Amino acid sequence: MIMSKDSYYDLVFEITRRIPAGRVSTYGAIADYLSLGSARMVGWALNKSSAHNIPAHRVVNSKGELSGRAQFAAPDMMQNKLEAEGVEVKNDKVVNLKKYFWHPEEYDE
DNA sequence: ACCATGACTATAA
DNA sequence: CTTATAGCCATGG
Repeated sequence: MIMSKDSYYDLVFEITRRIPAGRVSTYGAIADYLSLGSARMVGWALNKSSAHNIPAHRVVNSKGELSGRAQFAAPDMMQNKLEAEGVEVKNDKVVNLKKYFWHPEEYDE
């Protein structure tokens, strides 16, 4: 059976793909933008993103903490990728989140 | 339908 | 810092 009705998974993946390297967004911002009603949905969707090609490491929680780091292949992969893109991470959280924060409305390409 | 769980958020103590 | 409470809601047993 094919239930290919637009699932929110695809929407979350789509938005996450738009986050520019060197920038980060939050579960709450994405959930709000997509009117998902709950940031948990974003986290749940990203959890299933491993099979896709999604820069899920650019999504952090409202405090800038790397709450999803444990779900990657390596516990330090999330931080490594962010730092490689120029995002300063300290003690499992983004330093100066406001500076790197990206909102879906900023989509510009 | 009920219950537990979770890459969430906010507030309070 | 930690716990607790409350709201949130898809998913799986």
